[in-house]
Amino acid sequence: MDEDFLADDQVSASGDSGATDAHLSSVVSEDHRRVIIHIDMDYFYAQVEEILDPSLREKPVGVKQRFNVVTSNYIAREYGIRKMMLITEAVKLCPELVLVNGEDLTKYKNMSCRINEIMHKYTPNVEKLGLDENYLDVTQEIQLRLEQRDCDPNTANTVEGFIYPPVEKDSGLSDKEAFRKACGCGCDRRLIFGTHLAKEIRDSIFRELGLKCCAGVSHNKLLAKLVGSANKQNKQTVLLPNCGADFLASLGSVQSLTGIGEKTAQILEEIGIKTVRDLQEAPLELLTKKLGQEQASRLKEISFGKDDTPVKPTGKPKSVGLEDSCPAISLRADAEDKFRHLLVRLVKNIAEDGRVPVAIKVTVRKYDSTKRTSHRECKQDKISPSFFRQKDGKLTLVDGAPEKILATVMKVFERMVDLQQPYNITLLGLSFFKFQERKAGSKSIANFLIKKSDIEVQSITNLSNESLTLSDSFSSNRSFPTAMDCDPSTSAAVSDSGSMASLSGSESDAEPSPKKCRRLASFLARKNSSLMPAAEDDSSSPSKLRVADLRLNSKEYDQEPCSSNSNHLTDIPSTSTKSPGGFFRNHLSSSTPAKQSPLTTPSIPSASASSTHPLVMASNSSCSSTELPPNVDPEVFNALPSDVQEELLQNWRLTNTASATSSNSTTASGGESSSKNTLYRYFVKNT
DNA sequence: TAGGCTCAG
DNA sequence: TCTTCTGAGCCTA
Repeated sequence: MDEDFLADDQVSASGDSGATDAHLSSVVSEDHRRVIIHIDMDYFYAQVEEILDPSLREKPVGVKQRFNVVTSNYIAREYGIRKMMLITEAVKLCPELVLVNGEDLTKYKNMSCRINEIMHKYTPNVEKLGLDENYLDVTQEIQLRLEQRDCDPNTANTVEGFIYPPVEKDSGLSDKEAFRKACGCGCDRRLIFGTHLAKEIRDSIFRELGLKCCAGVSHNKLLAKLVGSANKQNKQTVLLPNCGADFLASLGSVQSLTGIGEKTAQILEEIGIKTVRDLQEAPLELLTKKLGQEQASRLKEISFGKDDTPVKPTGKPKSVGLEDSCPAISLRADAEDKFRHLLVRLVKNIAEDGRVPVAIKVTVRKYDSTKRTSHRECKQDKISPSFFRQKDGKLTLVDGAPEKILATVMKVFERMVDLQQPYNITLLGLSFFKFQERKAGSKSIANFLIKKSDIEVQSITNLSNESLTLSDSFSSNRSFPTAMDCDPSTSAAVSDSGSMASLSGSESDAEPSPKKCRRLASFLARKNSSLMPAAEDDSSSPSKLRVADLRLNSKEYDQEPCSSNSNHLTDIPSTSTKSPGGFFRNHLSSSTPAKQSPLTTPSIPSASASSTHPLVMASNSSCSSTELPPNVDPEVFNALPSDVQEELLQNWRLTNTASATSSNSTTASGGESSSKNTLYRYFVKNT
């Protein structure tokens, strides 16, 4: 092993953390700490088509969507076929062009998933960029290899792939020497190892899927992506350290930079900035005047190749949508028909997702024939999670739900399009968003404890351990997507905790906002100080959820001014002709219970169904685990951890006693609220 | 928060 | 007459 290798190893292996951090930072410059690989599939859609039909490999292939060729293989490109070229034009250039329909993205999405799986074998830090590009932060993996010296010292001086700028042959420098010359901070070895790893990943993708791809290796995402394009078609390139600014300047137009699109480029041009070099040399004040401080600084930084944005591992999508362009639609019925088809496809698309959307966005593109311009508009509305059910592990719509959703969609459509006036709609789109996790099993209490985040479901088991924070309990408590949510009468009766997500109501958020956390903190503070002395035992352990807290939270939250939002619990599209939320608000403000909604599913009986206090009905004041309050589903109860069971029983005993001794009790722990506020109702057997 | 705009592949 | 379709993030009211 050469001494140079060892010496480098010691520097690099000092890592990004721990006691040696200070040492490292004095050696490896801050900007050069990370090793980022950007991987880009070559002509992705066309390559997938070639894999599905190998006979296409020797032919010019174009993938079409509507009237355009959206991508093509390299053979077709030799004929001058370009992205987004009109089919008519493309066929003129290449009459033998084989056109494959690429409007259904399923096959590309599937392939993208498989690519992703392979990449995850190398690092969990994979960020998707579209279907065919990925960023990988392999800093840790490289570090590990350096520490383990998991590399042949003889190859450690050799870069895999191309170097930008190329090392001149007659310089007599090895790759490593070239790196060392470009930057003496010690980052050279990491990047070289990065090129080896990039090659491994590319080889693996080709071996397993038959896909060819390009890769770029550098210290940040911006440079990794751009340098990867320096040598296309199944090649890879590493950027010499400290060459970022010059490399970017060599790209020419500012639009070459990721993050600068057409609009920004136009704005820059207005102040005489066309090239990356122009941008580098432009006074910051001038940029600030035109674009504002934030964007000016950002553009300035990226022009020099500085980019500290992290590789963010990609999770499930935040929205799933579909849109179709179409010949001008000017009839409501045509639009409805189109939406109906989109809805069917969209539901199919989220079938495997495992999450339930609680909002839908409707998009239209209006064409103005007088101005010959078109513009897009979108509006959204909420949908009930009870429209969905899990069937054979897939999400489907319950009976009647398509009509309900369609009614909502058309209502939103009519908010955007004045049907009394002539109109031309050239595109319609639907998109589901605000997803909630849903656990399988109709009786799973987890379904009623859905956290607002799309990340996880708050398991009932957490009720008994320290991991459930009060904010968890709070948000869980505010988002039970029960069947009652669809019923104005029962929702009104249980609006403390049975609220469905509402778009205008804060309780509907997929992510709780900091504002809400503060609100929670303030009312919890009040609760602990005045409303629930019984909670004192746990006040030192705010992370622990008590069952009593659940009830009290739900009760007291209603007293918060912001809870007015909870009035927009749901909307009944088929019956409402009022503004969004109006229907339900009206019902809530009325003292007359509304009629049972047809949307209600029978999984959870309404609280009002039991007119008697459930704990009063449980006449046995010393109930054992086998003597549960009436209607409690033993299956659900028994599935709980024993300490939770015990806590529930104690709570029931307490409230039972309280209600027995004071039928008019309105104390926080009293029984008055139990019928609708306690967890009890979530144990009630399905009937 | 809703909705528009911009950017990306 | 029309540059597809999909998704994310930022900005503003």
